[in-house]
Amino acid sequence: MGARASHYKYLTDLPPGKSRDIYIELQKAILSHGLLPGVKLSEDEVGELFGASRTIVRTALQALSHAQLVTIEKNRGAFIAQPSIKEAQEVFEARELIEPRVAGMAAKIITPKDIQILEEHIQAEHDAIAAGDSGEALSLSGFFHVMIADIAEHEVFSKIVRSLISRSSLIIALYWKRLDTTCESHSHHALLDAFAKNDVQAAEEIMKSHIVDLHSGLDLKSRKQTKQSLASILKK
Amino acid sequence: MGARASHYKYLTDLPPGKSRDIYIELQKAILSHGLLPGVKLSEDEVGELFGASRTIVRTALQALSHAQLVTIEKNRGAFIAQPSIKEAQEVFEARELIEPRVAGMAAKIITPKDIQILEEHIQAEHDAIAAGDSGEALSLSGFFHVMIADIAEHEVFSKIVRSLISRSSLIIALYWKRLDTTCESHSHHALLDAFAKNDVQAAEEIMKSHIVDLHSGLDLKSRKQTKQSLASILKK
DNA sequence: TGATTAAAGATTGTATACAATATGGAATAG
DNA sequence: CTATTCCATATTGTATACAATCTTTAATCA
Repeated sequence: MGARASHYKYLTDLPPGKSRDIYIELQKAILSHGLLPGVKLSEDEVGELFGASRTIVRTALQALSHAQLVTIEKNRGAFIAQPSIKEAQEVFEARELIEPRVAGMAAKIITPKDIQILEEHIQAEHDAIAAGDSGEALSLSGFFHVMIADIAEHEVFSKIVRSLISRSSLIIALYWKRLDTTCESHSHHALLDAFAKNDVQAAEEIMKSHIVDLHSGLDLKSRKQTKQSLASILKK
Repeated sequence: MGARASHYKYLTDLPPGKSRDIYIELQKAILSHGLLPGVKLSEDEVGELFGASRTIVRTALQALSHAQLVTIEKNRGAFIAQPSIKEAQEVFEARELIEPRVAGMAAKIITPKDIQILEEHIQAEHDAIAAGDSGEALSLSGFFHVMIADIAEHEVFSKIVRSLISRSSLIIALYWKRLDTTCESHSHHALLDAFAKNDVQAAEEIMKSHIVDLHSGLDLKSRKQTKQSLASILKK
């Protein structure tokens, strides 16, 4: 669906196999707002879609639940998570603390090749916006942050960032108030400049203000209504 | 096993039920070094111990694997995780960033009742040390940090801290080099003083240096050998 | 004796059947 | 017409049987 080849990788703890495939496909759909908060993921339905037994589907759903992308209610089933206002606030507070540090670490050890990959990624973001594919654009802009965490070569922070970014996607689906979705590009470019100079402090500051800016784009008073009937939007 | 009633709670995402019980019991055993890194957790064996079917056991083991306390190897089974030297380093770097912030947040809003509970908890640590139960003492000193995160009333940070503390327990099992296990008490007391004065900055600084101190107690060159045959050490 | 191979056993991976619970609709009473 | 109860249906929870894979043991050959 993206206009260019992707350099980022979807990740999960799951071992290779059908459960992992299902996890990744559902995650993709969630991050690109193909599946919106509140949507039910019936085991039979998901199994039907992917040609897998309930055993396999349950493994994937439980993993998504541990990643907080899905909420499992006893005897009722799995639903795309609907982060509360407080959780939204907290996720962005955590990002404001952690991601600047990670960006600084990346700035220290980033290579020209890394920078080139990031540039291409930003270009892909532009392309997606130009193509009117806002879901893909959102997904890509999230992955930009994950890629930085990977460059920093710190797996513990990287996993935490991945988790926070994923949850941010749900939060944006529920609470985003701005009309412009293109707000990201400027900060991402500025960050690249700091990276090119290996300027740790600048990278930290830019990342911090970027996340504060994202945070301020949320309307944390009212929650959007999300209905959407089913999970028929799972095309590759 | 503790000399006093516990104010802390073991937590998991799992819904109430046998899987949750097994998760919590295994977690307890891991955090108190009853189960050491590398030990195999056979599904049949665990199921036998708890009178549960493999289905239930697998749910618990998968949850522990997502918490990174257990490693699942395809077709080989589940083992208590053995954090690498790099992972150990990273976990403590993450703690050095996050926990001081959390301690500062707690200092802002802590109540006299909270402080009293923390005092009692420290006393329980002392009792465990006096009783020579170093496993329990270690477990309690970890929970002290989790309790602070809970006092800060920030669920996102709290979950991250819980995860880091749990993994620290495995790291300590593999890399701890000091002879004295009582090193903790002083810092914990100092932290309480800062809390009593609602001194945010002092709380941050004490927590930071406390974790740096813990970090320096690790020997991150060689990994201890851990054998231990089986999981027969699961008494309440 | 040592190494290699082969077969037997044990353990995990997956599908499915059945049980428990929740959901939605129909029938009845007010 | 509204509200309530009860039943039929659908969905999740759990146990178990079977398949796939790995491990161990024993036998064979150099």
